[in-house]
Amino acid sequence: MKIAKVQFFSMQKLCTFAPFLRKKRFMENMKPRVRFAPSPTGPLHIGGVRTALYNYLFAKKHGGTFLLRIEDTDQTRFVPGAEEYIIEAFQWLGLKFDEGVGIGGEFGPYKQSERKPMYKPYAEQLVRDGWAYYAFDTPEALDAKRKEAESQKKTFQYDASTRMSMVNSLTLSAEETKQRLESGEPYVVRFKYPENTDIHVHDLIRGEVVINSNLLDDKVLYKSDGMPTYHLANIVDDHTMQITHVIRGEEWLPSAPLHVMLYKAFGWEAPQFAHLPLLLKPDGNGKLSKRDGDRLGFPVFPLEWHDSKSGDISSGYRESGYLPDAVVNMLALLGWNPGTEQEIFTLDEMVDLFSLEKISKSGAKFSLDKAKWFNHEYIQMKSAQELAPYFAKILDEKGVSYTEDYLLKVIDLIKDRLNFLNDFWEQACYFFVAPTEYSAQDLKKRWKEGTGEKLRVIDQLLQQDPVFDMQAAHDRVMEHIKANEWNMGAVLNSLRIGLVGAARGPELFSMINVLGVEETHKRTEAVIAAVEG
RNA sequence: GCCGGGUUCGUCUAGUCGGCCUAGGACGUAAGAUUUUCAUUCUUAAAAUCAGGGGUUCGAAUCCCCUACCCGGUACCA
Repeated sequence: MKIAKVQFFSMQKLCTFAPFLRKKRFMENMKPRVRFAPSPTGPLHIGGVRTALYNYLFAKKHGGTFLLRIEDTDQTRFVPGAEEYIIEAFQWLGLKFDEGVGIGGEFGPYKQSERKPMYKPYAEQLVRDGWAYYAFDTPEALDAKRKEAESQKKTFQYDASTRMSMVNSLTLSAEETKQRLESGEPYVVRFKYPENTDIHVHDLIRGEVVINSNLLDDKVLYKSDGMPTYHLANIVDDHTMQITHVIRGEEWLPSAPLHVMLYKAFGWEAPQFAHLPLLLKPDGNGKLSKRDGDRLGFPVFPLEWHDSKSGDISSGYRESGYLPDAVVNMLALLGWNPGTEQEIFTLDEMVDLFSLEKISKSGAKFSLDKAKWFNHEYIQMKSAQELAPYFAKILDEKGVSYTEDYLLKVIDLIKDRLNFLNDFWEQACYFFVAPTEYSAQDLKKRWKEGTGEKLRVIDQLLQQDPVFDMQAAHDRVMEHIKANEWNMGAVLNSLRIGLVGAARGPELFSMINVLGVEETHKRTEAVIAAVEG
């Protein structure tokens, strides 16, 4: 009696604490292993980059592993160069994989096409255990079924209610099935859902999602071309690669029940799931697509992409003058927020603060303005030395000559007017090439009768120091203007127009300081000649 | 159609277990200041009756139900 009571209590205690124990064991022993698993069907979409980023942040936060797996089970959609593109994109973004394609690791190969022989035995195992069956229905036959259902305003579903009227190992005799298989007849393997069963998916972001198996159709697991579908491959790979958390886009939520059932069918412990909200287009609704980028003038891809088939070029963040850190920061905040009022984070800070619970459930609209602001902020944080290489490249392309020292001075002067690295030439060209045209509008506003003569006087004043002294020159010119009661705005802006070509640019004397008095003299004469003949 | 998910300023969001929210921040917008110019920067302002409607409660953006709208899925694509 007494013993029984003790047993009862200890059992209850065990039940109560089981989830806690599991969690504790995970925290202590199991470092998370997460994967980013794109398919090489084209350039990596920015939404994919964000998915990868969240995987990365999660892995690093818990000291785990972040790996890259290439999901190329659909050979008809393979695009040459896509895999290389993906790897290069992450290099640029500064997100390093610990393991996977291009790096290696003890769970390889990491490309599904190279794992091809692995999958068939697993598919067969499911058939043997009654969790799946061979199906011989031709694509045409299935198509006909769907059309027929459609004409009656229904949808055909290959499921418990229909599978017994189709051509498969459930309806065929064992002998005939064997014969068809041996004769090389094309077949697929379909998952056999148990009838009328509620399937629970626990999602780390959304909580419990329940769906009844009657609403699901018997998904193809193994295709007639000898390749697994995504569903089979991702379960087999995630299990054999010991993935602990599957963090992927919301578009996968509807197939999550299948995946949960597959783990059950194999008798494997399922990883934890987290389905991320989608990245939406800035106007209207819907998934952000390549077309939106072209239409609204912002990149949808990290790197520029040249489509070898169509010849189309899609712009990339890198080529558009974004800094990788800015892109990462901006992307991280599109759907995640640590709950503070901080906006700018280093990667390490994000790793430190990251948690899946802080990811929002609803889709986020991409904003070009916010992206621009982030980039501006990141450019300001960089020193002239750090920025110089980007601009040196632009100058080299323009074919102008310059010295390192001169470039650094120019950068210091115009840095805060840059939103993108590519703005450099527009904001700084006059430091390298004298203006050949002058803004008619600005001239009209500033250039008065006798301005040319006044400019010559100022030019003389500027040249008085044996070695140009910015402060002294400034004081001298200002004093002269005041003493003679000149219209300061008119005179100085006219000089500015001569130097820049328009009424814009940094502080006048700083500009003269960088340009030099000799160049200033030349440009002064040039503008007088142009305006007054 | 069916199934699933979502819904706080124009946009990204804060708001974890209901009271400190007369809903906070950022981007963008407007005004002002600084700048002899333009950009930057700074200050201030406008901007969400928390999708709508019912409950529960002394009290709800926060809990429950219904409706609407949006998104995703519905392939031998991933």
